[in-house]
Amino acid sequence: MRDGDMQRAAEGRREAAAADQAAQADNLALATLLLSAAATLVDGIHGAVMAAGFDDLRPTHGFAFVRISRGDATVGDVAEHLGVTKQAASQLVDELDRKGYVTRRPHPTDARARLLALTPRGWACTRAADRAMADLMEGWAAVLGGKRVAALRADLARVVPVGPLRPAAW
Amino acid sequence: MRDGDMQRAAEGRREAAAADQAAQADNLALATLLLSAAATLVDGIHGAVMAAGFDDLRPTHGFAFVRISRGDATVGDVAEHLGVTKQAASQLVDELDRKGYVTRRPHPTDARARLLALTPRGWACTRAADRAMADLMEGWAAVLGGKRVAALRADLARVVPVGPLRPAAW
DNA sequence: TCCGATAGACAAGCGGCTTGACTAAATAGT
DNA sequence: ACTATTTAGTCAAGCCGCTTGTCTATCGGA
Repeated sequence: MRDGDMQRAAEGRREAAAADQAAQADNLALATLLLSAAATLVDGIHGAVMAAGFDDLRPTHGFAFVRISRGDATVGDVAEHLGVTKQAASQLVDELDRKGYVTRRPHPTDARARLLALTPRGWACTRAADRAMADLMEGWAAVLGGKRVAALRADLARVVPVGPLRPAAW
Repeated sequence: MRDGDMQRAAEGRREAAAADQAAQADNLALATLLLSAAATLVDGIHGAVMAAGFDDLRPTHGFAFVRISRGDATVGDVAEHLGVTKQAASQLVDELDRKGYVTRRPHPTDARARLLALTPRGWACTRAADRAMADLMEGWAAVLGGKRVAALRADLARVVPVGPLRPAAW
């Protein structure tokens, strides 16, 4: 191999390494942004909900509301939705019951199960959370435009498997 | 007000309500996707790292690596980076030290502080994580194309404040 | 040269989740 | 129809990672 070839090969390796490093930095940046985006959403909504007077709840409770508000939810459904054990979901629902956000009614066809439903207070809290989320997204749309926000949603939907809306304990 | 006006007004309200509901569903979908995207990243990288033999670590440790690998990090820096107390960071670093991922050397100019650095094992783990992240992103690019992935990153950067890369305890 | 501020570690406590064990009710098997 | 297995849910105990509280050693400014 001639010297020129070796030089070009070494230069190629340097360029490839530099490109790798740049790509890696981009990847880390995107990962960080996604983490921060999720945290921003959760914190923003939770803060607004607390400011609205529902200050005895944590974000996890809100995740549970998402499932319970859909109707026909049992404790087991909530557990699956959150990606936690039934025991954890049971405690969570018990707490929501004690605090007046959720009621447990007998299941019409299964005497073992209990059907969960939001109380008026639970619905009020849900509306506050929805408002906060809408406000946040309006802010995003004001910066990016509705079209790019929609593109964001569509692109993510293509690459992200929709799993449980869990408390994210990591 | 004539009857026709009232009818039109009522119809307008119905349409507005329907639009609100659709917008709200879109917002919830985007929020869910962002949460799932973050979880997918964290779980994917963590799983790959564990599979690579570093099975005594949790995602939080990886977040700490991000800061420590940058160099010139103290326990306090890690604490700020993770958004936890100095005590928590101290315990975390202590664990990483015991497990052979991090060393604590005396700070050159401040006898109170300790300068943190990754060991060879720590670097190997970091490389494994970087590889896993790159693989994940390659998968995304294969579906969306590199251009849209870049657009994703750019758009998020415009609306998301870069906060601490914290353990996300919610 | 003090004296408040800072870096870090030690100790105790707590909150939220897990595993384990149990009851009651539904479903399957024969 | 009767038993055996599965399933919904709760009670209890334990664990893990973080927090608050306290302390020492060191830094830096008046």
